[in-house]
Amino acid sequence: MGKLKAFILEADHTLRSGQSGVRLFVKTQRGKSLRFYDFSLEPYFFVKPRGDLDKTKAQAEKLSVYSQHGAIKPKRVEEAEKNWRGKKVRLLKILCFKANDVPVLREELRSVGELFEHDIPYTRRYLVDKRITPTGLAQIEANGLLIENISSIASEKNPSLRKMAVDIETYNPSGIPDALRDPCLMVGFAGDSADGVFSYSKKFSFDKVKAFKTEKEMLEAICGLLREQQTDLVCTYNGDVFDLPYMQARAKKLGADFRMGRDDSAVRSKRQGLRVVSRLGGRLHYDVFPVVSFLNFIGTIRVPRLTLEKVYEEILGGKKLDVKKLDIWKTWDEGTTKELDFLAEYCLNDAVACLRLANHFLHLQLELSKLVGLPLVEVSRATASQLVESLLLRRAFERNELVPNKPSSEEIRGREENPIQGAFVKTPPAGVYENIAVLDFKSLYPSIIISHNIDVTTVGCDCCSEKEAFVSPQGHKFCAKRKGIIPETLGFVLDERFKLKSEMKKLSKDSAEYKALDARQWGLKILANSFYGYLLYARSRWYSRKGGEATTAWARQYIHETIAKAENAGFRVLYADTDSLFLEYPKGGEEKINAFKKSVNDVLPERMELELEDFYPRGVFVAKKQESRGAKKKYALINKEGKIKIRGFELVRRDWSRIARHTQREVLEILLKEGSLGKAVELVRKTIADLKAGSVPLEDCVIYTQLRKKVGSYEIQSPEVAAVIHARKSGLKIPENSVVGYVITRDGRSISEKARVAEQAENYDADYYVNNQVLPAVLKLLGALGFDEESIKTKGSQTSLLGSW
DNA sequence: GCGAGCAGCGTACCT
DNA sequence: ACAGGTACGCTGCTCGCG
Repeated sequence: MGKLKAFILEADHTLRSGQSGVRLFVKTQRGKSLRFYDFSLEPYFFVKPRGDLDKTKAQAEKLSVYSQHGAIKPKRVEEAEKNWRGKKVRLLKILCFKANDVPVLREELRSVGELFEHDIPYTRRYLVDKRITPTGLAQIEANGLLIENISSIASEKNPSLRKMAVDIETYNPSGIPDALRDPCLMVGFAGDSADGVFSYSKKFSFDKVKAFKTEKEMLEAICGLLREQQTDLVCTYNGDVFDLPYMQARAKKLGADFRMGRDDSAVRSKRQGLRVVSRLGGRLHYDVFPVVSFLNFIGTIRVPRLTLEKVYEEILGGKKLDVKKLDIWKTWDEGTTKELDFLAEYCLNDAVACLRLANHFLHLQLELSKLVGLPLVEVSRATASQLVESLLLRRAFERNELVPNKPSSEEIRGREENPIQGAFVKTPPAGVYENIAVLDFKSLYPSIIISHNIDVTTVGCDCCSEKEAFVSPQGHKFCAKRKGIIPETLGFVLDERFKLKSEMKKLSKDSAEYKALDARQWGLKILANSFYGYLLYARSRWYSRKGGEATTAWARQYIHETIAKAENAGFRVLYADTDSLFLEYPKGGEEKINAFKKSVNDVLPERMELELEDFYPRGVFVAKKQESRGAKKKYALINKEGKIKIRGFELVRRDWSRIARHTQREVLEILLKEGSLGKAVELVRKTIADLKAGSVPLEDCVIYTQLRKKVGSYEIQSPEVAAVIHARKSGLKIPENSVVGYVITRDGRSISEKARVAEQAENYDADYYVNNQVLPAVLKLLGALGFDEESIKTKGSQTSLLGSW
């Protein structure tokens, strides 16, 4: 075997005769899975001596720390030079035998100098220093040493991975199953060339079910299946926290031979930061839940509740079988064959949904992996800051720049306690308007950061005069001669995305090539939008308060100037938020808007651009509660194709009941499509009557809220907290930090007293849903048409709206 | 002792 | 565990009134 090209999938830390190395899990282009070992990178960190370099070097070389395993010493000490804040600095590079020696030796050297790059995990260090980008192609030599990475950053190819989605059902008589007591009942699986359900002891007639004698045999069969299918990618939905550790715990209890890893290892569940990650040796565990949760957080997708059911429905438009989770144990104990079949079908259904979701997001994840250089397993669980940091870590190495240290907890607190001034938001006038043009600045913050070279390494440089440098509105100076790492990297991200976009225009939308490029540009968009946040993220290594202040100050300046220009051009500026403006224009005046846009772009810096988002024949802004001026961040628009864009209204919030959201949506649609009340009043009246008659289904009254703190730590007993406390008293298990659904019932005096978790609610308080949900949601919309609450209640035919009052 | 008014808590949204 | 800006419901307190 000479040289070999293979995709690098994962790297683990490993030890051989007291020396750190990595174990690489790779996949050849022909689809063969292989492992390689590389011990050629010594763990290291830097010390910037406070005193004399040579003296400190001699001191470091003599260093020896006694531990129970013998003396820990540096393997070697070298001199090094790195760039730091635009200047070259001399450093000592302390090379170690083992990664674990780094934290020991650095503590001994803390007193003689400033430490750098001492907290970068060894495998990460390895991938950066060896210039290897997972999940890309690399060239490997026969002896197992990796010599070069051959996938360019614009890599085209992806490894072909054999996938298998897995989903379990468990016995749960007390609500939440306990692995020490409650068995795993079924394992559903769905892969490229196999799907079905493994269960045990019961009789099934569903032909996809294979029933083993015991739970132990069932669990062992799953491992056999993965081996037989040569699965590379095990897909789950929250398998990090639930399915994988649960199966492993059951297997341990039952003494099953349970080795899901390709290297016959067990599931390894470890806390990583705030969450648990479950890994499988030699196979990639790809958990779709953190992916969905990340995309929902950054606003790429909008799903109010991240259950597999809801996400599948929202993202892929698929309907899934529904089973009452709390009744699974009953079905198991007493169910007929037909009922057990249904449970199995549901279980398989979950696995299929999981596989489809896994596939749907896989291209994005692979592209992100190649872009930032993190393995798929890490990238799929990464936060926005980790993606940015990973990219910057690589760029810093290429620029021979010292990586800034993580902030201390005092620094973090200081940063958190001192937020900067952010974006400008204009108060809109409440009302219904016709002919609205929405314009926005394309990638406003990124383009400002690039255009003005905003970075922690360029702020307040001493090489530029006041005239040469970029000076922000509040006087922060940024170097104009030496490009900062953030503007440079961000510039690359934006350029790359621009190139892809123009390439995509030449392709047919349903070609595989288009889809591949689309996933890549999506990844680049996510990255571009994450840099500004990272600049001001309290735990950021490249934090820059002045950089953040300058970015928002310039943004405010640009939007204010543009508003003034629009007004001078004769448009009424209805609304503006951060980078967008809403202009009212005369009927048929679309060309005037285009001319205005051009006049703005003519004088903007090269990187910046004002774009037309769309023309809207009608739109509505509502008044603030108890006030006549318009509310910010709440509006609805309808475009020429009849498509409605809604922002901020109760109907987009999960902490409003469906009955209120639904009614508000209907009223809004009537208003936008017809511009009048008529039908809307009728609809509201009917809804109120239904509520009073008790004919509204209870599920339409459920309000969802996440408890973001521990239940015991609340100062105020809000309805959701009271509902959970009540539920726990009656033995219902509700996990901390979960999204709870509750209903306001008739049982109690205050709203909190009346609140019950959805599972326990048996009735609803019609008055509450009329007065506190439906009416507040619709009255403001009706108010936008000139009706205030009083006139609706007292005048003419509108009286009937509240007829039964 | 009681209701009105208000501040502050807390969540979810927008860009 | 990405930023700041914003709306708004609800609780629980204060205050004025009697």
